[in-house]
Amino acid sequence: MPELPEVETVRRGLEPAMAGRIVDRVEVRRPDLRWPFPPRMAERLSGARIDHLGRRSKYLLLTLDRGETLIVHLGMSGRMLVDAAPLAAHAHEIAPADRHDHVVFHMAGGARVTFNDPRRFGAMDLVATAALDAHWLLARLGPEPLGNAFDEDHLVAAFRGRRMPVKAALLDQRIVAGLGNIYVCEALHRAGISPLRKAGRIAAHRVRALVPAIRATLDDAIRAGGSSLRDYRRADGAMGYFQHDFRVYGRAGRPCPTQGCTGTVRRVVQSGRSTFHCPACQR
DNA sequence: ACCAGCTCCTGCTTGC
DNA sequence: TGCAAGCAGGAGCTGG
Repeated sequence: MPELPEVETVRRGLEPAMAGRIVDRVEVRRPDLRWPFPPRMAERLSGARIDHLGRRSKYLLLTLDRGETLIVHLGMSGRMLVDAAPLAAHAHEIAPADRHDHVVFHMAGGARVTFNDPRRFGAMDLVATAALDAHWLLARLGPEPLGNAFDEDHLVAAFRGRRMPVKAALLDQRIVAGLGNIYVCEALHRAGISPLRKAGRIAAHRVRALVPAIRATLDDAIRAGGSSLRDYRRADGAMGYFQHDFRVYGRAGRPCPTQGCTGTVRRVVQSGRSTFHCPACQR
């Protein structure tokens, strides 16, 4: 579900409630998500101050004052929802826990942040901040697509000799980190490149054009607060609205939005996942 | 080394 | 209306 723009939107939404603030208490309501929670997670978080709320790829990074960092991944259906501090007189009106509310952060001052994840593909781990970059979930990630390390030369080099479809190459988090099914489809359409084409067989100048296409797609999506299809919500519970700006994703059978193109958007399946593209203007 | 397919889990939509 | 199949934004693992 959440790709880079959604995770970045959640991160920004969590900042007022969490950044620089103390975690009073953490409720852990089940033993695991995708993997078991780290040992004594609740105790290790309780009383800590969150010095910084960061993001790497699709991972939220909560840096604590105790030398540890909490890594949070939302998987396909994860949410981090903020409840403002309830008034004491109305404390009984706090919404009852949903059965998929797996972890609840009770912040000093009364705000609550709830991690909810029906499909439980999400994950949390708590690790020494000094060793964060070496963590197995983060160590092999490629460059951030909105950062300086991601540029035209990097992508050309990463694609060289690759026989996999460019769609699969862009989903490979080692090549570029943070893209998922939606934004790969959208960026390839913006760049006029067929998702079916082998990554190593695209002319260099066209690979280079993919870099600004990816950046613009992600920038626009972040500006719109991400894409809400079914599960994703911002930290305040509101929906993103970039789904209204999709050019191809989920739009099979509709006219291609490219200026002057008379093609029709098609859905095909690549390595078991839906790909949306215009066969007329994506070559 | 590379790459396609399977898998984890729940819930919503679609078709008979 | 009921029920089963199909599908979903991620990504690690297996095996060819």
